[in-house]
Amino acid sequence: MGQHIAKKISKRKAKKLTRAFFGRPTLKVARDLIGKVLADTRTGEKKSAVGRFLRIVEVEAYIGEDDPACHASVGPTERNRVMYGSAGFAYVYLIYGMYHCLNFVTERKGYPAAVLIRAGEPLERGIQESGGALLSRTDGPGRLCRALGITRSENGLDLTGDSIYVQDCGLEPRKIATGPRIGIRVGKEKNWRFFDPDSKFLSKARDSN
DNA sequence: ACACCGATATACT
DNA sequence: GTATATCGGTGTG
Repeated sequence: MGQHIAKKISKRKAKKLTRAFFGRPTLKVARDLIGKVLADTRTGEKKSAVGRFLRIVEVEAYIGEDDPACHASVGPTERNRVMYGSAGFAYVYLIYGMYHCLNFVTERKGYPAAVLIRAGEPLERGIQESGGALLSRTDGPGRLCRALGITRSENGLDLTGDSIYVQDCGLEPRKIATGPRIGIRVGKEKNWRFFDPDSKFLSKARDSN
């Protein structure tokens, strides 16, 4: 099945998402991202441990200064600067001192919002390094970034370029579910988490809030 | 199964 | 000084 999908991706059926896709209301972008394919074509030091293609299965929306869980709730700072910029760029930050989280900036320039990529399923096998199984897991925002080798040096990267981008490969989910965002203490009443309930690669909702 | 805890850095009060 | 859009491990039932 992985082979079949990989073939599907390599055909010109795959269409790269444009800046116009990201520059829309964040909830629409978040929902539409489920089933899209995150492609990472970097080589060398930045080579992914899980292959170049991940089908996105879980995301969360963070919208504006009025969303208490959004990093922009405190107004513009050095960390959240990219969220205030144009749509279609990567917002990457370090959390808990050891993990990175990958977001796609949405909406118009000046309005801070983004979609957090929480989980994806690998569509081809990557080169497993020693101790590989653990390092190549992609069912969680921190694990996903670790598996792909995404760090703050990717903060501000243009997702419409040729390095890391997103494709529509016709892998629409059978169903899309929603629920509260995970791991936050404020803004829990909003059901801004979107996921493919049929996926086996969803992040583990722990104790949560 | 669930509960708790430490790691480890940065941003913000 | 405190909180954090996390994770891996250990302890208990």
